Amino acid sequence: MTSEEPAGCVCIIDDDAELRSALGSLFRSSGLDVALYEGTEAFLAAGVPSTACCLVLDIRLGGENGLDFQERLVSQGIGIPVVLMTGHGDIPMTVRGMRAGAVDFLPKPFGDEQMLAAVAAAIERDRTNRAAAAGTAELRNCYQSLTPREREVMALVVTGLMNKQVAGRMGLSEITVKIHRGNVMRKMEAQSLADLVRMAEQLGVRDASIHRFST
Amino acid sequence: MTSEEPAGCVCIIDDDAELRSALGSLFRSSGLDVALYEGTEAFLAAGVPSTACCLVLDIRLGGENGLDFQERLVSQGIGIPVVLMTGHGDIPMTVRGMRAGAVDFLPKPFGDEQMLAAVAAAIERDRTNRAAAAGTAELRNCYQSLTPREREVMALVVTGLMNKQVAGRMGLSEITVKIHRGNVMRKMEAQSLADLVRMAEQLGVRDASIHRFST
DNA sequence: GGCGATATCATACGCAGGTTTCGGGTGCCT
DNA sequence: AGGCACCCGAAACCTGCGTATGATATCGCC
Repeated sequence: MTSEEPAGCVCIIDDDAELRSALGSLFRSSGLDVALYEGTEAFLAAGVPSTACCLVLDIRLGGENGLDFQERLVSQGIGIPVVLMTGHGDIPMTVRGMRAGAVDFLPKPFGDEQMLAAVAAAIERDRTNRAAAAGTAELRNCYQSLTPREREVMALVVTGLMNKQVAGRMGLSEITVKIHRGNVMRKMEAQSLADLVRMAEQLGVRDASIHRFST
Repeated sequence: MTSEEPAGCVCIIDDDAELRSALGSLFRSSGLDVALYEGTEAFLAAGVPSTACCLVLDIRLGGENGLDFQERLVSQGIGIPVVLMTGHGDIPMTVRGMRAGAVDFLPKPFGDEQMLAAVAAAIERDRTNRAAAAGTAELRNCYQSLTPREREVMALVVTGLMNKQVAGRMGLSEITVKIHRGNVMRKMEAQSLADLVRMAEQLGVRDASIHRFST
């Protein structure tokens, strides 16, 4: 189990070919996989690796600005941890990058150890993120196996309504609600109502008929 | 209701008396309350205001370093939003401050509008934090009114155990568990089991007899 | 000693939850 | 036309939940 697993993969986007390959060598010599890209498009075309990874991103690129690209990743839900680097950085740029969730911000020239430490932290963060995402992915899978009616019942049940109240709101008989409810418990693999409530919380399942202003 | 409420309070820690009073005037003219401190000790001695507030903190102080102080506040659970400013800042300092949760990091000289915008964002964040804290405070109040036994029962019930299982684990009869459970529901003002589960999640209540390695 | 809070348990009743078995309906895809 | 998935419902049955009534026991405090 411990012999062949890679420590992680580093994606590098930098328009300077020399620095790109130098960083590649550095990471490879630390036992990390490496993927090199000259621009943001090439990275997006290749797709995010399926293993624990991070992105080392230069801010001054040929085409798109690195900070803009980072924010685009965030807004698109691509949660890969980012290590920013730049030769001409200032404090406002640093604030912007860190606000967008960057793991670190390294002004050039930086030491090998600094970069390695930043990347190690970024990959570790990705590992944590992936573990959490894997947990909810299985849940989401179960939830998608529910029929529309079953989802409605689930939403109302986890708000604390009794079967007869759910039946009233949905215009059904209580017995039908019980059947749907039983199906929900089985499909969601919930051992108890408490379980189901926690699952609903994690999935963000709420009664759509209740319109709130908060949250 | 809307006539007398202050927009918020700004605490300023700076060893430069001139800048201190200049900032004070700036904020006051924007309708904000102001508290001025020359050092960190004076601020701690005065205590955090009870209204929505934020802290404007210079990094280069006479005694303690501003970044150290900020991290101390975080580690002590004092969650006041911080706006950092400095005359001789660099990128590593910015990274450190933002990592510690600073709202903004302003290099001197900065414009009035920049500072006002940062403070407005910080106060808004504090308002959100306080609203969330107030919600859990009331819950914690209810929880503290529970007897030790009732808390045990609550912990086991919200994990999804049935009354008879709770009774088995605690070495009680089922009827006793029911009574405790009823008391828990009344004291916690929970309308349903789903409610109670969510409360327990928010309070971090877990079965102490289950030893986990994660989280 | 008495009082109150906490904790324990029994009996009994009514309501809620959950399943099974049966039946019927729709709509869609083959 | 037949099969399938989804949706609705009734009767019967068992289990679980919740509360009321009533009782006992311990502990700490006034």
